Amino acid sequence: MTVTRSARRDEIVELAGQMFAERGFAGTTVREIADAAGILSGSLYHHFDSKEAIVDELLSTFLSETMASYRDALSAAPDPRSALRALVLIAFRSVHDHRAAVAVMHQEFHTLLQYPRFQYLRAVSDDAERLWVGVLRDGMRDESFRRLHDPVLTYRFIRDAVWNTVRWYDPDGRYRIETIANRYLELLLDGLGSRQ
Amino acid sequence: MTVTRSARRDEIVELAGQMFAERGFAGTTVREIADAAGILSGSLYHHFDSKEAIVDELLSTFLSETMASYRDALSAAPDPRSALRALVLIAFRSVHDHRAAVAVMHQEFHTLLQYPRFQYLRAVSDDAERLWVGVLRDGMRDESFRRLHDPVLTYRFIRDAVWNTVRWYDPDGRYRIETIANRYLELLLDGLGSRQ
DNA sequence: GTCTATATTGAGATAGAC
DNA sequence: GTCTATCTCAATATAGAC
Repeated sequence: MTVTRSARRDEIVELAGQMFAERGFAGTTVREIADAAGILSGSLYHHFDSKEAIVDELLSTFLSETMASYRDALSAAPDPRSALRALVLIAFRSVHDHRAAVAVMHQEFHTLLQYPRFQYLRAVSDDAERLWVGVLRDGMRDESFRRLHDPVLTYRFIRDAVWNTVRWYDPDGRYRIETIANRYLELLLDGLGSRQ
Repeated sequence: MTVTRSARRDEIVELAGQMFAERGFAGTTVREIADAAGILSGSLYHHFDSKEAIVDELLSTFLSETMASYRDALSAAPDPRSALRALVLIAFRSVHDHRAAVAVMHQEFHTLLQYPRFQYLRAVSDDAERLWVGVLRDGMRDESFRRLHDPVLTYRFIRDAVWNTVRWYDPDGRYRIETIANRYLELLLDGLGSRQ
């Protein structure tokens, strides 16, 4: 986490992130990353200790920024409904603004967890779960939301639907991210409708 | 698709599927698969032409079975609400019954699409989308469901939430798959509740 | 900060004996 | 149907010159 910042580093992380998102972490070679950056593979090791260090920087940066946004939003929200809406909007926003990081986190989470180095991913993921579930519980308590049978399950359904949009969302496509976010909020809050 | 069936083949596909689900397709070696099957890596090639052929068989078998279940359910369902419920239950059932195939499909879909050999994944995925979206449209038409702004978006939210459960569902954990399915249906049909 | 050159390891796959 | 033996290639990573 205590890394030396440089424009070149950030550039490489960005390029590598796009490739990881597209072909997977294991499916991307350091040579390809170096090619994209216009240098030879050996030169990459001047900037990073290893391929893992690159994905590590991509994810840790993204996760700390996202958690910070979550916490800011929570302290500004007047009630659980606003808080939930804010969290959902932040998440969709990062699908747009940090596509590669979201895609890699989403796609490589499980396989990266095998390595000790990436145990912090689990920790952050658990933190996020606690934060969202807290909002759902608050909303049940003050009756903004129906009594849910299980806020943990509800959170996971939300999380999975939101983050997965990164796999089909196209910044140049016909759905703007705000449109997607609003449609999702409508579905989440009102449901499909339960009339017989 | 026209493959010679044998118990040994099926066994290898099953073992390999578990490993692909756990470590990813690119992260699993043919040697590891052979080890798990109790043979040497060279011997694997008596059964399969390549590593890709193994994942191909895993996915194509799973997908044709799933699509068949979907179609059976649709022809048996008396109305759109029943049809939607049936589709959701089939999907959650396969998260339980075909964990590895669901996980691999979910996790490797995007990267496999790079290869011509796996273009059929896109085709099946599109078929499934048409089928689900048809049910949503039917339900809007007969007013079983609220008029949705976009049934395609709604379908994708559903699909992503349902298939992603494979990443955290534990067959020996505290949530039974039927419990998860029913909680999801409640959320989908009724929403969180939109009271101020 | 990048290059040249290369060490080292492990990957997918093949041929032919048993 | 499996093993022995091995080919071939590509992967991550390193050392030291420029």
